[in-house]
Parts: sequence; structure tokens; C-alpha cells
Amino acid sequence: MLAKELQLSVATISKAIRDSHEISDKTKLRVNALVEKLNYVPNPYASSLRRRNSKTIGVVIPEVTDSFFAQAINGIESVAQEKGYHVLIYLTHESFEKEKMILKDFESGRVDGVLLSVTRETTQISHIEELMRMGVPLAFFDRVLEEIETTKIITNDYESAYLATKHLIKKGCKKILFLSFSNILCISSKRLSGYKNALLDHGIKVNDSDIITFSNESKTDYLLLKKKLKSPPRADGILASVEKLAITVYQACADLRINIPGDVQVISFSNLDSASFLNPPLTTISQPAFEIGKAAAAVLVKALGRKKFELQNEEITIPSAMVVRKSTRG
Amino acid sequence: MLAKELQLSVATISKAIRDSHEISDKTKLRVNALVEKLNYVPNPYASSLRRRNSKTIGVVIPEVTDSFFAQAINGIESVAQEKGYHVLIYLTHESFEKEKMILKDFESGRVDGVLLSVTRETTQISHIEELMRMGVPLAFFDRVLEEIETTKIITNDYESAYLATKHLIKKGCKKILFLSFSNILCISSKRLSGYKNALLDHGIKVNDSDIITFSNESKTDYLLLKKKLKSPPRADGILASVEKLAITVYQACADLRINIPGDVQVISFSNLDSASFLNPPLTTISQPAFEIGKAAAAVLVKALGRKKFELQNEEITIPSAMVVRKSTRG
DNA sequence: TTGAAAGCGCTAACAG
DNA sequence: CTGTTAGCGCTTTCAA
Repeated sequence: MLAKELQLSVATISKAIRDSHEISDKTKLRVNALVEKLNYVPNPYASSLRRRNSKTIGVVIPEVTDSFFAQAINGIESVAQEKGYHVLIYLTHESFEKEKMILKDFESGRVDGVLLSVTRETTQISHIEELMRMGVPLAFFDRVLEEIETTKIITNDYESAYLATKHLIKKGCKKILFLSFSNILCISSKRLSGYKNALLDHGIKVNDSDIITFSNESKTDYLLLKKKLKSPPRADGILASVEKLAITVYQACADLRINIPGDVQVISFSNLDSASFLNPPLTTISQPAFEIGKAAAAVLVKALGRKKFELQNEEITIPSAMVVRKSTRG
Repeated sequence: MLAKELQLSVATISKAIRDSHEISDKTKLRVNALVEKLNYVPNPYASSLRRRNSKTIGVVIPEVTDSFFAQAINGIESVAQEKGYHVLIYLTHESFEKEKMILKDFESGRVDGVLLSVTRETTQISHIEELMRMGVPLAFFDRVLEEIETTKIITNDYESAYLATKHLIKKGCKKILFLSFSNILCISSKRLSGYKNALLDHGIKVNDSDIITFSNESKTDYLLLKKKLKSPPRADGILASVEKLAITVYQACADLRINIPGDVQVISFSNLDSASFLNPPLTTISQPAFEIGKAAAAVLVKALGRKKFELQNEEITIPSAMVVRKSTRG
């Protein structure tokens, strides 16, 4: 902030640029003119250092090549842009170690607040508690940790899974497989309970071998699924709790010449735009990803605007919708 | 950097933490122990201010809910994480005004370097030139501006479009539609030339009304496409230069009861994982999105490591691959 | 309404 | 090998 010394003090310039009420209109005008002319843009790091905030939020997610998270980022970015916040993105690729390192870095004050969707491996919570203890507000979205007291933006996982399972039952399924990647994630277990309770409520016994947990190692997973699909008594319904698994199912069925929905009906949690053009069109539970991202960012930014950064210990639930297509059909 | 004063000067601590060679091993050990104990993390903004760099790169893209860009971010992030860089993401949503504002902000020194894929509206180049003039290195990926002298990471758009068109011709197509969103984007015009030259080389006259430019206003676009598909002489081949348009084509064909590939064969530029499960499976030109992101970040980070940030004026081309599926078939 | 001075937390340059 | 000093560019008192 040098060249401007032509006329005024740095303090005045600083205030004028931020449109402080204690500066006269004439000087503001003069300053703005010079700012324009010299193409001056204040150094955000000097400002951050002094003000102890960065106008930046950190977003930590497992993947970005997943339509749910991509749409969520979109939502987050839309409110960040509107409110003048910058968005730092970090991908954990489901590694708990990475998650820990990233949150540790946040203790530096790099970000004013954090939006987190945990990895499939995350069971400990100390790294998160530590960060929050240091005064960095953190909200969860989608993949939350219930033990931690903060705001959580989620969808109605239990109800959706219940609904999906009921739908399969209504369409005549007797033996329904439940596919997931993790039994750790709270979101998975909610979906699992929804599945189980729907079965029980309709007088179907829950069979543990129908609940399949994959490793996310494509080849192994593929083989495992094929084995399950072949072994009698044959399943006639599948609820995939993850989009990626629906694709695996389609692949395996094509391979084994199992007809969807003739032999087996399929429904999946998914946000794929192209779900309706799959062969056959996939019945989905589609999550309001954009809205979840938006709500998460809004809550965080709002908290950041207050003196005491307080994130209520509450769950904000934005419901998913079931979209029935041809992969399920009596 | 306070509590440590128990024993040493701030300068020593600073050097020890950064593992400077001019500090003895014993003190490093002592310092690290205390760092551990007090959970100390250096303030990045103070460091940025002093060192005049931020270890941060800015990524500016039109959308994130697009499998190409999502994969590209993935590639960018992978090298950033490896090299200790942070990634700020900005979405333009195809708005030139936003692009300008974002790059203007970068003049503040917020980022050490920029990776840019321009909007469909971008025709001016002054905002980019200005940023570069200020010493901020910028590399393009995918949607590049040829007029600007810097490194550009692209795929072989011309050749791919040529190949795709040739493929349709070989499969018997006589009247091939070319669908795109913009005639401004260099990448689009390259694809268009590939298409045109393939036609010419095979003795087919280029028909201007077969080249359709959409507005990205879903309803209008959909109607326009349907009109084109119905109007005789009927097209028997389609090359969609954008993934999203392939989905529109599938929709319109389903609606009009036009059979793919029986009535019309379809090929599209696309990175959809689910392309093979569409009905029918979509023949694609699939771009090496992850690699493009990775290469772009690598080039930028490498330049950032040098005294004089120099980005060669060169094009790095990573070829796309045609994956033939059932949407094209003689 | 403006300005002088102090200092955010770090690091580079230079002494010792 | 360790310490001293002087800022990086901004914002915040507080005084004028």
C-alpha cells in the first residue's frame, strides 16, 4: 500500500477501501479512483494475519468424481461466492490418515470453518474434537459422526432405505440383497436399519448373508458380487446403498445374463443424471446433493458471521426422493 | 510463536521447524518435541505475507458437476497434495463476468499460480494478460485460449472428432449431425473442423444446417434437437461434442421413438463411467481427464519451483480414446 | 475526518 | 550453530 502515499495515510486508505463510515465521501472517491488506476488489490494474507480470519472455508470430502459430492461442492460454492468466501478443497480418498493430516493443518488458522464428510475408515473422533476445541467451527454433511456435537446436514437415510426396500417387497421381491461399502459409516448403518426394519415389518426374515459389504477393490468386489448373485437361493431384489455399486450390479448382471428387472429388481442410492438412460433405467433414491451443500455452507457462514462461532448440535434433514424407473417392476 | 521462548529465539524455532541445515539435530529434536506437545502449527498467512507466496493454486473451471472437470480436479489435487500445495476452487458457471472477477482477485497474490479452463463466453483476453503481466503464472487446460502464450494441456480434439466422424461414415452414415454449445471455444472449433474434414475426405458435402449450436437452455435445446431429428431428410448419425448433449439426444430419441443405432447412430465426447450401461451403450470419445489435470498441475507446480516462473508457450496433448459401443453399429 | 504507531506471526539477512 | 533486527502489508487503537 505504497504508491497512494501521494496524498493520504495508509490507515485512511485502508478505511476508505473498506468503505468505512469514518471517511468522507470525497476521499473515498479519490481513493477509489487511484485504486482503479493503479489496479490495486489489497493483499489478503496481510489482512488475514491482522484480522485473524481468512474468509476461507475448507471442504473435506472423500472423492469429487462422484455425482453426489460434485453437486454438493456446487451448492457450497454457490453460497461461498455469494458471501465472499473462498473454498479450499481437500480429497481424502477414503484415507483416515489423510483426513487427520488435513484437519491438523486446519489448526493453523488456514480456514475460518470446515465442512466435512468423513472417510469410510473414520472411527476415531479426536482429530475433529481437537480442531473444534481450538475454535474452528466445523459442520458435517452427509457422512456425519453422531458423537460430535455440531450441526449435521443429512438426508433421511433410514426412511429412504425403508421406502426402497418396501418398494421392492411390494413389487414381489422375496430375497433382497443389501449392498454397501462400510458398516462403520453412520449413514450406512441407518440405511441398513431401514432395510432390516422394512423386511421385518413385512414379515421377511433378515438374512445376514444377504447383507454384503464390499471392500472397494473393484476386482474382488466384482467377483464377490457375482458369486452372491449365482448362489441359490437366487436373490430377486437388490438395494445398493452406493451409486458405484449399482454400476457393479449392472455389470455383473450383464455378465451373468441375469435380466433386470425380470430376474432381479434393482434400486440404488444415486445422483447420476444419466440414471434414466441406463439399460434398464435405474430406479433411484436420489439425494438432494446441491441443497445439502448449500445448507451446510449457509449454516457455517452464518455461524462465522457471529461473535461466538456457535454451531447448534442439530440435524438438518433434507429428504431424498425415490424415482421409480424400469429396474424395478413387479 | 510464543510459548517456545522458554529456551530459544523465534528465528531458531522457525528454522528448526522447517528443518534448516543450519540447526543442530539436538535442538531440532527439542523443538519438535515441544511442537508436538503444544500442538503448534505455524500460521500460514504470516508465512505467506513474509515469503510472498502462498503454496496455493487457484483452479477456475466452468462446472464441477461434469465428469470431465471432476476427474480433472482429482488429477490436480493429487499432485497438489503430493507437492504440498493447497487448492482453491472457483466455478464460473460459464459466466465471463465471474471469470473476470475471479482473476482480478488473483492479482492480490492469493494464489501462486492458476489453472484455467475458460467459459464458453470468453472472447476477450485482457483479464488473463493482466494477471500474467503481474507475474502470476497461469496454465490452461482443456478449454484454452490460443492467443495467449503459456502452457496448454489439451487432448487431440481435431483428430478425435475426425476419427469419430470417420467411424460413423464407415458404419454407413450419410447425414451426420454435429452438436455443440459454442462456436467460440477453440476446442469446439477444432472438433468441428475434424468433423468437416472427415466428411470432405470421404466425399460428403458439409451441410451447414447439420451443424447445430445449442444455447444450454434445456427446454429450448430439447425442442430444437427434436425439430432437427424429425425434419427430413432424416439424419442417420450424430456426433455430440459435449457429454450433456448425448443425454439430450437419448432423451429426444426415446421421445420420438427413434431407434439408436437402428435409425441413427450416436457418438459423443464423454467421460461418463456409466456410458457402457446406457441404453444402448454409448460409443464415446473419452478424454484423459485425470491425466490432463495431473499434467496441468505438474507443469504449474514445476514452474512455481523455479526462480523465474516460466511457462513455455507450448501445447501438451494427451490423446483421447474412442470406445466403440452399441450406439454405433452398421 | 484523518493520521501515527503498534503489531498480527513469521522469515531473511546478517551478526555473533 | 544460534540470535538480533527489521520488516512483509494490512488493520486497529487512540490521538489530533
